[in-house]
Amino acid sequence: MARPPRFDTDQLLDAAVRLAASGGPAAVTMSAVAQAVGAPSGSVYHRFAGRTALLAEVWLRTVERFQEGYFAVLTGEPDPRRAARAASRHVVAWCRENPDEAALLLYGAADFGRADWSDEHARRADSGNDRVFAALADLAEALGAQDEQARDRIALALVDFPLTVVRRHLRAGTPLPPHAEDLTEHCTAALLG
Amino acid sequence: MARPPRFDTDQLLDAAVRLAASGGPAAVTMSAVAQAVGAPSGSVYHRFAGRTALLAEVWLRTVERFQEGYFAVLTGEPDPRRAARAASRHVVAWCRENPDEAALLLYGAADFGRADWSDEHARRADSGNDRVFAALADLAEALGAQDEQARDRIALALVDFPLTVVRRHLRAGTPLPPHAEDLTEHCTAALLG
DNA sequence: AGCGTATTGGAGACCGATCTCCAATTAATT
DNA sequence: AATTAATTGGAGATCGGTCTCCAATACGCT
Repeated sequence: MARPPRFDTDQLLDAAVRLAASGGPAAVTMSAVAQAVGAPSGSVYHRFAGRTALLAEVWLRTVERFQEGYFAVLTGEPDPRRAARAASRHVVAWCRENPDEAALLLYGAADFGRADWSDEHARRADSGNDRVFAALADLAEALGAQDEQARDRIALALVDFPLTVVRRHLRAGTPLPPHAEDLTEHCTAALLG
Repeated sequence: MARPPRFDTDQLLDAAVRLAASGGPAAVTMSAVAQAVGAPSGSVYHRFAGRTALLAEVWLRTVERFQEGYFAVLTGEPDPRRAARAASRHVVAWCRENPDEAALLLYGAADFGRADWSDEHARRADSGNDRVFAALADLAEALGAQDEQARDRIALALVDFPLTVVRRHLRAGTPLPPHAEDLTEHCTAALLG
């Protein structure tokens, strides 16, 4: 009962991802997104309440896509040491397959204006993080982590370190070398001791 | 032979650092800096050719301050393993003492508009990086690193990993815990094998 | 065929940031 | 005291981005 949309939400978000990947969050403006898909700015405002909402959605879609696979790897393997290695490999592999979205992941929610997000958007961010954090805590327990320092170390080994390997190459502008997964897995194992 | 300046360069850069630390590079605008020190915008333009130059200077001053101490630690200790541990500790300690500047360090030159910098600014950035990179290469050799993968691992252990520990806490908004230096040194040692 | 509705497509108001310009100010020099 | 030079302290032009508004459009439904 209505005119068919010419520009759907995902198409606009895809453009936003490309813009953010090449120019950072600051490059994600309503006009830039509109221009990138060849739409008038009015159409962008039809999908997103404002720039704040667009930034929130582009960040959340990216993080949720990443977390989906990451969570599956984390919980899909009963042996905790193998799960840990698989998780750290997965981070690098996902970034290799999704270089633009990976570039987003290296920023933080704060860079995408989290302070101004609606409650709904903030809630979505929290719930995704909580789920991964819980899985990580289970794994930490299975690995015998006792104190906070040991848990910190596990989070570093399974999330932050792999992202750092990716960051290094993305910043340098070079593609991820073939051995990046091996290097990361190796280092993760070393960090777990 | 002239009216004495009321606002000197470092004072303006200090304000720029605070702005960048709390709101990212995007928050560093000419007017925001002027307002932060109580100066009219004209005075800011008297010191910096434009926003591009201001961003370059704020980034370069920060990185050069960091690199100065880092380079000293890297080259001041003859035993390579001890030098490596000291370097990784130093990164965390420096960030603890300079939290605002540390927040800048977690971004990249690209976020401070490196693509638009003057040749002079770009040269300064390269020369600082080259110096540290050379010291790091010497250390890698002393540690017996053979292939590229081993060198990557050393750079990760001595620079990227410590910064990641800092990033984790800065992003979470929590202060660096007392054991951060120990944790980092431990992990660096583990990464070096 | 005609109605209702969701979307398009674009014009333009508004706002904040960059940058220019220049008279006024202040201090060292002559 | 007069001169000169560097800086201040703004006023305002200009540009780009956000956001509003509405007529035109195209489809499903009756």
